[in-house]
Amino acid sequence: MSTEPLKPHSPVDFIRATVLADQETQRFDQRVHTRFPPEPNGHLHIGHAKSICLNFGIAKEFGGLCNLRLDDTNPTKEHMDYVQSIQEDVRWLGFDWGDRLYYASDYFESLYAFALTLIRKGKAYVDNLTAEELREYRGTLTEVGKESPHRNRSSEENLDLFSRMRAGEFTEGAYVLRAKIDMAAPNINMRDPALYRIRYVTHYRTGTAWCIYPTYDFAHPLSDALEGVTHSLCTLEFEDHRPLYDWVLRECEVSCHSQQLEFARLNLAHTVMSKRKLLQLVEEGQVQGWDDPRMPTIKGLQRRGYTPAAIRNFCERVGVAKRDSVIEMGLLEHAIREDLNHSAPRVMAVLHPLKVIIENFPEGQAEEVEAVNNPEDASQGTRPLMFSREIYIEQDDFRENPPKKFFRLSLGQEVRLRYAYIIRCNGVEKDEQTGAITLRCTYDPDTKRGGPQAGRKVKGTVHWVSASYALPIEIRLYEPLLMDSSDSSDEQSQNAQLQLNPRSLEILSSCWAEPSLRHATVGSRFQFERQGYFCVDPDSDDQKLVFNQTVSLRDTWAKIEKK
RNA sequence: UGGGGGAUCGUCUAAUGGUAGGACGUCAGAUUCUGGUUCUGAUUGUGGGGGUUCAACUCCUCCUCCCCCAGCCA
Repeated sequence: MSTEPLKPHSPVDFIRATVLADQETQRFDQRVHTRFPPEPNGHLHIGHAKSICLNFGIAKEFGGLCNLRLDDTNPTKEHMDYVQSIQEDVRWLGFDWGDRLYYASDYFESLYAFALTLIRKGKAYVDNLTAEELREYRGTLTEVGKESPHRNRSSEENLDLFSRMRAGEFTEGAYVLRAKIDMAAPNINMRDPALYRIRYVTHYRTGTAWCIYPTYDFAHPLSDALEGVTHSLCTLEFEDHRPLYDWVLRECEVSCHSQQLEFARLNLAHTVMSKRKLLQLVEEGQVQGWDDPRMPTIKGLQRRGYTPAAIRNFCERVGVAKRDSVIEMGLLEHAIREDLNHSAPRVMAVLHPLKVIIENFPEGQAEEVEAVNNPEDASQGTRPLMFSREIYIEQDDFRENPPKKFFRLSLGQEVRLRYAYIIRCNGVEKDEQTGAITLRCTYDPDTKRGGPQAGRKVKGTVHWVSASYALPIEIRLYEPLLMDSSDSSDEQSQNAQLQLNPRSLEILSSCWAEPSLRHATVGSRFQFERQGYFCVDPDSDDQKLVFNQTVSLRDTWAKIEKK
């Protein structure tokens, strides 16, 4: 990736506008330094992608830097596996943090020193109220809190107690270090918030070196300061933490005071975004795992066939603002179609096979026809395809009783086989037992590409595969995970059971593809002509290739037929 | 009804006192050996009431609705 700054395109969002203004006023000596700070307690999802694109994007556009920081201050749910996964995903999305991979846990010693400073200044104290008492003392949204009886301990006593907290002399929850701010503050975050708590939990990096851990509110601003971050971008729910963020930096007297800016998190219709609900889907077995192609995780999108460029493009189109919003799936789908339309090689595959016998084509013979690999990109060339007496077409491409405007095959009608001949349907054979049908057709030998009647027009063109050369494949079709439109985080829907879409996965195990696909590698993407974009799934083996439908092609016929 | 945010086409998002624009979607047409792509056109919006102003999405005021906060989570 080039380090050349790309100037932000105008019009610019409110965050970029702020960065621009700060640069003009020399607020941070013209420096621009951001960070992407996930907690390693889960896999990244498309919502994180928005933040990643924002943070890394701004750094790049303004000639600044963006750090990757693992915000690992709560050892209970964090794992090295997630750290690994996060790095893979950020890199996969196309971003580079250089040598600036940081961990909040690397700052534990510094953070402890800052806490001592606060205690000495009389700005923090050790409290031994129980969690329940603490809640009572905090007051409510409409009632002020009251001061803890331990609020005015001497610095000496606090220092002693705090060092003993660190030394492991107390049980979990017995003591906590609190900021001394204002128990009557209308902003509850300012009512003497906890800065350190005792946790006898092995931290995935620091092991048992610590039994006290800083809270987000204490660690985050200082981590930003320690890294020289100028613009600390986070989501809206941290808006009323900003006064505390600023308080910590002010009272700790650090030289670098980053500007926190809050933007609306990404919500996608018909899916969930919270780690809790995502985890629930995995644990309940509603999906195969974190990388299930239906999941909005980066791993899931990757397996589904999404490209980094499409996701970046999507994030750019979504924009950055403060208003709560729910983005339609259509925008994501547009982004991937746009990308794959230019890059993905075309190939023919039949999802729901219908056997067609070309009666005037000699038995046991085959003929080569030439197919274009990508009409959008001539450099992708052509490939040979085998045409034979027995072929498969899509069941949807034949109707015994065709509706009006049906341009496909029906009794007595003609259709073009893509890259091959025009055929006419002369008869339909029904199997008595199975009810399966076979079409009896004849082809017009003059209508091949380059043939004398090549230009003959028929209403429809249909994709096909040769029955004798076809490759059996499995195809997995996907629909949105949820019936309802969005991941709402209000109390009601948080407790409500997710309304899962029972048809989110459909497996088609008897599909046929042209043989050129035989050696397709896992992860490679294709357009199955007239169907959609598909990607080879890791479940594939030597026996059978498995394809995930990334997204269907736009289907105007489906819309017409609905009417 | 404490505090903090927010409300602009169906969905996102611009316009900081001066023509409400773009994208996605939708609808129509053209092109097309993909009912794909591409192209052309159309479509629809400032939450409500007052006020200031030559001029208001924008400023003032009242109202309505939505989101966030009472973890020793982030």
